[in-house]
Amino acid sequence: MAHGGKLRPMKGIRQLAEHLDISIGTVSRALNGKPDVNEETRKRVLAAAEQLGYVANQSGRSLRQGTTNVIGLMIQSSRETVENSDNFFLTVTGGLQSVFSRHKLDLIMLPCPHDEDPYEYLKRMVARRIVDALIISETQRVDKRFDLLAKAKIPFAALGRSLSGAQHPWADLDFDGVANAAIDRLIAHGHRRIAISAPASEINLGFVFVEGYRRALERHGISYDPALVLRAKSSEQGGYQVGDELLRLENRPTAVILIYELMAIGLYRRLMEADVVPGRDIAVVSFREAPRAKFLQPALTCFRTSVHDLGVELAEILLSCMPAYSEEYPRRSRQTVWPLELIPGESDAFQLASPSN
Amino acid sequence: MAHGGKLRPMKGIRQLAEHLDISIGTVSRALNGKPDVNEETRKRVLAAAEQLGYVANQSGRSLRQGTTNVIGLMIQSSRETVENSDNFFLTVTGGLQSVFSRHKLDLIMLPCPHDEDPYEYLKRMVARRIVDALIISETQRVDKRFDLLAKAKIPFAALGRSLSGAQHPWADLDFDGVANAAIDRLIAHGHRRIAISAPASEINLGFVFVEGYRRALERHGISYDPALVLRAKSSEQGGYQVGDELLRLENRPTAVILIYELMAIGLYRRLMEADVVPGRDIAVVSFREAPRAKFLQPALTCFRTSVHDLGVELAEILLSCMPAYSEEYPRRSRQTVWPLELIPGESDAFQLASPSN
DNA sequence: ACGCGCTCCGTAAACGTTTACGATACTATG
DNA sequence: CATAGTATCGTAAACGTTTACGGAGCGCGT
Repeated sequence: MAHGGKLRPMKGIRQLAEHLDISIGTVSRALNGKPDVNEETRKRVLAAAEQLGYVANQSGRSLRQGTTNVIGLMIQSSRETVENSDNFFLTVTGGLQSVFSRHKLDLIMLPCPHDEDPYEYLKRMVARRIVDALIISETQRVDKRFDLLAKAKIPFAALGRSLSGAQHPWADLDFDGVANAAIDRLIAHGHRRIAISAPASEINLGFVFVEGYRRALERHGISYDPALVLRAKSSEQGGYQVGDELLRLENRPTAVILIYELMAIGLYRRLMEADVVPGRDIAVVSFREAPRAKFLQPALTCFRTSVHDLGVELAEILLSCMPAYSEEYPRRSRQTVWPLELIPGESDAFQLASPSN
Repeated sequence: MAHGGKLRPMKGIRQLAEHLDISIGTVSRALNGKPDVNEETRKRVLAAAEQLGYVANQSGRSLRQGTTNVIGLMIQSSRETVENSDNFFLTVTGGLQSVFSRHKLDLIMLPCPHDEDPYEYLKRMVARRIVDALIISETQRVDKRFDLLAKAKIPFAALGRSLSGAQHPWADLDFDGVANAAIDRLIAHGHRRIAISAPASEINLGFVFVEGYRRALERHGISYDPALVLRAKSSEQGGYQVGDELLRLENRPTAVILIYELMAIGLYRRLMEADVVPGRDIAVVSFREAPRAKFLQPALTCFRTSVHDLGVELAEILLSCMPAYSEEYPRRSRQTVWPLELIPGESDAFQLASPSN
């Protein structure tokens, strides 16, 4: 018992140093892989640390080197995007971590409470210096958080575009590209009057989606009709509501584009109730594939992508913004439009007999 | 420009003190609401802090007072429970935060990467002292994490029971109670041969569920038949698989209990394919309600609860374990079995004509 | 013998807070 | 007026690390 208890939990690097009869500085250097330390003593130190279960206190380390080795992912637990998007965020998280873990960076999720203003929440998190860099999600059309982060000079990237973030790093699903491809496909099948669903909130993806839709239509010489933009939540209930509005429209559209495949479940139900058969009486194409909707009949034409890989891309964008890693992740562009792949189904696999307008 | 730039981001409490021509100690006391500081100077300090956007550096504060004011919620992003459980964790998070925020405690989520051992991950997080207390979820039947946390003497609570956690704080959904109630109800409707679904993994809820089922059966004098325990994922696909196995069983059960309502979507589909009509040819009762399954026909008999309130309960349990808050949250018991309420549907609303065995 | 470079290690300062302690000025009380 | 008490504030130590700096020991070439 010369050097104190051997198996008690460690108090700090000081105790570890005393236990080894080595100076505290050398211990620190040994643990951190610094060059000027004898290989044999390094082994001794590592062994002792392992045995005594010593791990550096993060507060002390952060205070000294001004870095935490933690990356934050802010999410808003109450937004409908989270509520209805399967395990989208957890899948992205997986992709992020697969990159970060290579650099011993830990990812933590920062869930903004329902009743707190996201801007104020983020401000608090930034000021506390609990993370080295930040990822924000669910970007609004105008989103003050971009200014906040830029002013705070903390590296960040966004999952989703924003008008406010035009100059800043982001990765986003290719909403407008999908709208474009969907329109092309539907028009090739003879459709001219095509409705689209979009969320009612200020979240930017809805705007991007509808904008792509509008441009694609005009490219085909079809004028944009705001009445065909059906606002609804990205859920089954939302899909049901879209069906409702669709049936109520005069000069009913012959096709509809959904922003989330889950909506198709509700949409199909509503249409069936009115004896309107998807894939025969009306064409349905949907944005991002949801495994939950795989059982639908007729099979839905939709767009698929690897959300995990989107996380990887976003992580690399963020690292390219962090001075400590930027040379390891050189990039031409820090703004990525993430592609999706068309999965043809039966829900739009018919040629329209007579033009509808 | 006497006191330096006024609107530059603050470097620390020292600059704030210089700016105010007040000692650094007084500033700290003023900000932290300590008693011995003049009310007028306190106002000045708060105003200046607000104006200059000063917020205490968390590392410095944590280092000094040994506390971080952060609570961690560990989740495993790859487990099927997360994958298939709607927004269960985010809803629990909401409940947790509604309690924690009253005490200026922030909640962060700690997602254990797919390829990392949860035990090692937790060990790292604990050692780093980044959180004051921890909540673990997805408890396994035997779960070493309980020992780890107990030895580390860090306050914790679990979302879910475990054999290893028998003596430790937890809150869990009433799986066995539901199995019990389901059996009672089905037997009252004349059923004797009743199947049940459970996850195949080592996660403890499956064991608890099946155990409740077994005891309920034996209470009614029906012997437990392991062949009627159908292992499957808690997803639509899992439900489809359950349907498959159900149809293959000789002396087919007349009723089935699901562990998650989402499974019913796949189950219904498989049964329909075989012209077996739920609610007429076979009774279906399900554990926790999923909003996604609300469109099913016939409506599913299921059990509902407020997951948000479960989060509140779990937060209060945890706070009762933290010395700084324990007197504010006195408790008789730190183990809560969270009740669910029966929502009768049409899926089991028929009396069995002739006994099946 | 001298100087130089190299390897390895110890010392101490610094990071930004909080807080125990003591100092000061003022008020009340006798 | 003396003293005690109170309100308010400043000083400095402490939290656990990392790291710049310098020093000791050694080998080697001249």
